[in-house]
Amino acid sequence: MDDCGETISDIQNYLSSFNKEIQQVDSHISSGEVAQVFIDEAGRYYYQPLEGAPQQVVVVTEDDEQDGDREVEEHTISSGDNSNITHTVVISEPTQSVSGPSKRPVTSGTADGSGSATAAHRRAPSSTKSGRVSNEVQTKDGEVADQLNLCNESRVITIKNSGLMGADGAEDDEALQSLAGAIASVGEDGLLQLREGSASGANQVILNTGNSNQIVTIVPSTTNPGEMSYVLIVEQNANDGGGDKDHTVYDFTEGEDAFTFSDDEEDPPPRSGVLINSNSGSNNKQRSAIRRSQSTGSQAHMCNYCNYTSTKRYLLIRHMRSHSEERPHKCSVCERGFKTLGSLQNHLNTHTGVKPHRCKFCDTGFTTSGELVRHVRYIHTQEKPHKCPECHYSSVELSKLKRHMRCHTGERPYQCIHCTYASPDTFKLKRHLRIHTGEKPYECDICHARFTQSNSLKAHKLIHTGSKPVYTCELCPTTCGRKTDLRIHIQKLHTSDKPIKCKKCTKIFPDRYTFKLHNKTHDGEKCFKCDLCPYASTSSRHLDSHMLVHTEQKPYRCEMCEQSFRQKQLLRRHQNLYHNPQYIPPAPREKTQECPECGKAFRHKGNLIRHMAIHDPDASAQEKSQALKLGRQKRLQLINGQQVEVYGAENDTTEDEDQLMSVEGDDGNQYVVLEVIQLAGGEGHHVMVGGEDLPLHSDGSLLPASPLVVSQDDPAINPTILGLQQPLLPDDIKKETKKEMDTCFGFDEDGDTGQIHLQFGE
DNA sequence: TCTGCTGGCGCCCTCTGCTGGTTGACG
DNA sequence: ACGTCAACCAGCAGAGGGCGCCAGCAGA
Ligand SMILES: [Zn+2]
Ligand SMILES: [Zn+2]
Ligand SMILES: [Zn+2]
Ligand SMILES: [Zn+2]
Ligand SMILES: [Zn+2]
Repeated sequence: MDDCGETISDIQNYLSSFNKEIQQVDSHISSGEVAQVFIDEAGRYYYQPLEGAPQQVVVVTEDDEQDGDREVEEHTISSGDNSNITHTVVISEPTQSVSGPSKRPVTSGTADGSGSATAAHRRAPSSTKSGRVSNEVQTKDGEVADQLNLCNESRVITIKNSGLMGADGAEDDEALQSLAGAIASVGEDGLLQLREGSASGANQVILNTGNSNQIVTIVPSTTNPGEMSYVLIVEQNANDGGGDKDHTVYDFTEGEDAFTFSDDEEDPPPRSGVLINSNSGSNNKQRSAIRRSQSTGSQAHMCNYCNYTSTKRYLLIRHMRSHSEERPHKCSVCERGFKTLGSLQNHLNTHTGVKPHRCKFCDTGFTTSGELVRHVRYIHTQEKPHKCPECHYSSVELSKLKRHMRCHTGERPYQCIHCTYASPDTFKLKRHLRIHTGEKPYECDICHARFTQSNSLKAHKLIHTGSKPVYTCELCPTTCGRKTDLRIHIQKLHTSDKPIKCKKCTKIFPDRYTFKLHNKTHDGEKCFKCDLCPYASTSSRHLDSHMLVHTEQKPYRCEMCEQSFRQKQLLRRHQNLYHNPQYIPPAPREKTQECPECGKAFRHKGNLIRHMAIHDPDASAQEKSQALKLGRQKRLQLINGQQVEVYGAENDTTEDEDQLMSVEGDDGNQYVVLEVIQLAGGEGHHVMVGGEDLPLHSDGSLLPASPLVVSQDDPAINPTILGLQQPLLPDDIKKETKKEMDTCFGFDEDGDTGQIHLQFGE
């Protein structure tokens, strides 16, 4: 078999075809390993490295002859991208110790295979460099706990170890905080469960439950009554025949007749998976998690749970307490236990409120000196020792730098269970979760509106206080209540990809703001001119409507009689008059508009203004009036494709408000004038006749270019056309503009549903 | 064994900025 | 009446600051 490049599944397949014992030897890596080894009811080991690094797996074939003679094969698991795959190897139970009498499997002989490799599959965390993640693996993974459903106290119990021989320094240090030793507990029901914690030191109880030399150290749980913690402590083997590999070896602190491993047969190193066996054997041996560097002989004492190394054995022993969950120092107030007296004292201070460390700058008190130092750095000196290598960020605390680095790496370890959002830190995930739970912790004390974020409430409260900040645009007088809105304002009004051209005069402007400013100078100008006739309007919409005349479109169709109209309001008026029996036209209003010159009264201001022209000494006003008068008599009509000038009867209605302004069609009927527009160039006027827009010469005649198309059978128009028998109803006519002259024909002020407007000059 | 110091983890906060819906003015 | 526009506003995520609390190291 190849000794390199195999995948885990290769090895698994291979192993499944034999009854093999497998041991993990990690000769290539000396750091960053986290693994789990556990065993099922059938006595099968499951080895699960949690980090994808090149690993050598030693396969020891079953010793059928029971003579201790085994075949050994090595398999190197390819590194590749296996950081994201699950490394689960089924290890068949050895029947003998690899070297010597021990390592007898603890199986009760029930090789029913209930704990299959598949069942043992677990997804390795994407990053085992995070102590937090690893911690979750060991404490929160119900799947593993289920698989460890051992109902016999004499089971092999091997759960976890962490040994982060930090090549990566700080990150591994972080992991060390969490990966503290082997962890398991057995409840009263005999179920083995993963549980956070570890044990070592003098208080541990040695339990030899197996017939092998594997020892389980039991630490009675003080926090979970009815459960016991089983912790194996492995010591480095001094007899390891290292060969040319830098293997971890194990010492035995008690007894050495068992658990002697060759290079190729050694147990999974504690740092990558602690193996614990317990059965009814007679070899009670404690394997401490202390190993000694082979190369340095007895000089260096290394912790097997972490990368701690010391030349002094007592220091290492003291260090080992850090892997214990013992908390001998109890708080008298809250019963909580602490590992050290100092921790207890600090904790007691939190009860008593004693804060011995005072800031010399601001006199703030702190429980510990470290808090004080940190406070001074944050508040007073701004000393930030931790620099980001990729940007200018620096921080007081290393953890802040680590958090910051995630914005460079994009790492988002905290996945929302409800959606795809993943957060770079716990706070943001917690805050995000509120949108799923509906929790809104922040309430406005004035209006009791609730918000998910404190700052949303803060922003909201400004609308009550009236003390809104004002952000003034530097480029115009606009003010905004929020900076972000000012930014949008600037983006929309003061930035433009390309210059903006005024459609009315073709001038060019750099942004929308200056364009709009300029556009106001066109106010009142009839800049929108018809290409086909002299019609002009202040509004492009009016021009669009006008263009229907040329295209002969009537988009508004009555569903009840299938008449069509060019304007919506004409359709509505038609429907009121002909299809709405309930329609009641309002009563005519009083004549309140009185001429100061002659005292004549009018109902509409526009008519008064028009009347005033006769008192105007200015000849032009007179001329205008005269031109209109003439225009009303002279009009053009298209009949069978020929333009025909039509001269209607003299019918001056200017002084008679009771009659609508009208022109006489070629049929002799009177056409009501709905709109009269003076062209911008002064070359003429338009009249709107029954919704038709008719250009007028300055003398009042209809322009030849403008075909007069008046639908005589248009019921919307005929009532007014036919001798004005049914005058336009005020409700049908809307005043659209406030301009005085808009009302000069008296269609203003009445109703609000029509759009017909009459314009005459400006 | 004590003690001071260092440092990590977790929690909560603020500031910031983007996004999209709403609203009122306007043409 | 209707569409457009721009300011208003809530919602929500990114980033960082500050601190409580505790473990662990190392020297005395
Ligand atoms: Zn201070
Ligand atoms: Zn950075
Ligand atoms: Zn979510
Ligand atoms: Zn409020
Ligand atoms: Zn212009």
